[in-house]
Amino acid sequence: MTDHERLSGFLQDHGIQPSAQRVAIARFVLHTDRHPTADEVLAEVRRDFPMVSRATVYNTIRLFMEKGLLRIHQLEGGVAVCDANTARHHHFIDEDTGEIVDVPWDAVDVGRLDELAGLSVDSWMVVMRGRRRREPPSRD
Amino acid sequence: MTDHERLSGFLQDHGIQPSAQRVAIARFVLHTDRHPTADEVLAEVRRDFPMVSRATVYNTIRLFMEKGLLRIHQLEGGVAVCDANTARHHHFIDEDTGEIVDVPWDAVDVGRLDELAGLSVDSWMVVMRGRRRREPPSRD
DNA sequence: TTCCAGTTTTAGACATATTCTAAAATCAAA
DNA sequence: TTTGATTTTAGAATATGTCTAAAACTGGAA
Repeated sequence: MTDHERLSGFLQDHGIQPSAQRVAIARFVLHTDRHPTADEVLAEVRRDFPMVSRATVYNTIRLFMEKGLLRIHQLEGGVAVCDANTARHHHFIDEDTGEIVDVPWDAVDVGRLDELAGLSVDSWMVVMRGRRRREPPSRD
Repeated sequence: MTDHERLSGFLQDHGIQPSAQRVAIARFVLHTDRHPTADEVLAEVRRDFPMVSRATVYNTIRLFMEKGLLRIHQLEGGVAVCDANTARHHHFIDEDTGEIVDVPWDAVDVGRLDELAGLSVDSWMVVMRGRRRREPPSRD
């Protein structure tokens, strides 16, 4: 079973009619943790599929979001980014590079959210800002 | 001492040369908790000061931010909003109305942020989504 | 006061991100 | 096949925000 067939089946299982463009877009956007913008998705998909249009990328990203395959976040600089990690998690933004990093749900303790007078909280996320630590020089 | 004089002095104290436009913008944007967008600031300021230009509003909001009088957040729908609450706090977004509500820093417990491998966290904020609770009918 | 240099404001051009539109291409089912 | 619905497309339209260059204004020096 080819990669293409597997992805086609996956899209169908989520109520999405597969097409060559949708599979090409899914192949990238559903398997990256780089939080790409729509234009980054377009650029990446065009490497293998040069004829895909910008409108199709926007349409497909929205379709994937409506079907629950990804989320769209507005965290930085007026640009929407795709996040194929649909499990609950937090986000860290590197203020030097703009890079967005997923932070596991259990890595942070959040408490007392139910006691907010007048607000009924359905979901939440911690947005952290800072800098990625330089890796200590490896010793191999 | 007029309101205008008081605001002029406040701006000067923060290294900002006062002007009629800057005072008019400050009067609104530094005293609201409505998290207005730039265009909402423009509309509001024009009610009293019809000649103010869009460019001046954008310039002034940026100036106020650089001088630490407000922050700019991108929380929803690709629009930047002004937040004159410069103390640490969290945000609640009403998913029905888009309304943004400040949540006091101490109303939420957040812990264990320092233990994130490879990430040096300088600041953080909890972003909550849900619905404002309907006020129970008052009994007066 | 009047002048001047620096600052502020302005309209409109530009840039960027996203959505819309209407026509062409493609597809699935009969 | 044909057909009718779906998908894709280029480009127009919209929205938010920045830039530019000229005009207006300001505070101090003369």
